[in-house]
Amino acid sequence: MSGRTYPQLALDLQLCFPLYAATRAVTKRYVRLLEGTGLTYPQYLVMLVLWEADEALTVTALGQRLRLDSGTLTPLLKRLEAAGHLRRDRDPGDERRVLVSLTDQGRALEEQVAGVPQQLGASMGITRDEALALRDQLTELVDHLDTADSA
Amino acid sequence: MSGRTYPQLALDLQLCFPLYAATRAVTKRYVRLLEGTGLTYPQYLVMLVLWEADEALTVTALGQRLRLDSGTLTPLLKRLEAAGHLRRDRDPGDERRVLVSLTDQGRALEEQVAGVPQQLGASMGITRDEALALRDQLTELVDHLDTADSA
DNA sequence: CACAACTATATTGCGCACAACTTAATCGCG
DNA sequence: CGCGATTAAGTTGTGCGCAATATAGTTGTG
Repeated sequence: MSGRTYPQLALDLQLCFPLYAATRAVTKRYVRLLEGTGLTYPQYLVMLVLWEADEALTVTALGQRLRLDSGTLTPLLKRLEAAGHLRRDRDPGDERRVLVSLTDQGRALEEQVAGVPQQLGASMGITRDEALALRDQLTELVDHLDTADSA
Repeated sequence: MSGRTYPQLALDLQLCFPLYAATRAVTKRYVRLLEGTGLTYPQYLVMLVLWEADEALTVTALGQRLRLDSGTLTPLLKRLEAAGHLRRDRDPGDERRVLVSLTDQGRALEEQVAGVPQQLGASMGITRDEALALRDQLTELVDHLDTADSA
């Protein structure tokens, strides 16, 4: 590769590819850990937000938290509703809004996945401190890219 | 949030969400930078591999490099072929294989995107050293998750 | 040479992501 | 109040990712 015209285009030298590959590798782990719950990885993220909020959220509020739009969330929420984990009800006070709230079954699921973060951490091959440092760097990166997006 | 039952499930405390969000945020940047080439982000990655190899590659070889399977690559390669960036020819020596090679147009595209890594780096809001450190940590993570996958 | 095992690619089906657009409800201003 | 502007969610269409399966070609063994 020593003589190539544009060395900056080398796959392994760019940040983009490791990021892309890491996300897919981690997601695959989640799929395995979530087997038995019937949840996909994005569905698990939605459930995390609902468990954390512990109250009904609008589709927009969910979207802001996960940085997803209604085009992604609406069908995903319908699948979670069909699975019995949540309800989708129009807000009587503002019929434009849909309030997403957990069912008892959805709440009960939390206990079932409580071990997932620890299991994932154990299989990642990095120390807890490395994981935390990585998390913080990525959070910072996201924040910067998102604020710069508005400009 | 102080009283919640499973604090380890907090969205921001897990590595998974920042990783997922960062990948999508970076990918969106690429889409903008690749406007005008007609390439999507995964298509850009395929082109990077082909430019780097500078010879015909089989679908399997491409897949090993990008960690993608034929179910993803076959339709993607057909789109790149339809766009005129590459050719897909059966290997005469082994008719099971498909050799993917650049067209002149595909080779010419390299010059057009030569500035992309630098432009992306500039818009990421982190220093070059931070980006390199992040890249290395992610690469290590991927390597570990992949080797552990076989077990 | 026959034929089972293996390999390479393609196909199918599903679930995201996301852009662009539509529909319906609410708001705000004159 | 009337009505255009805004907001919220849903719909449509495209392109991944990936599991599962199908198809076709090759290899190894007797």
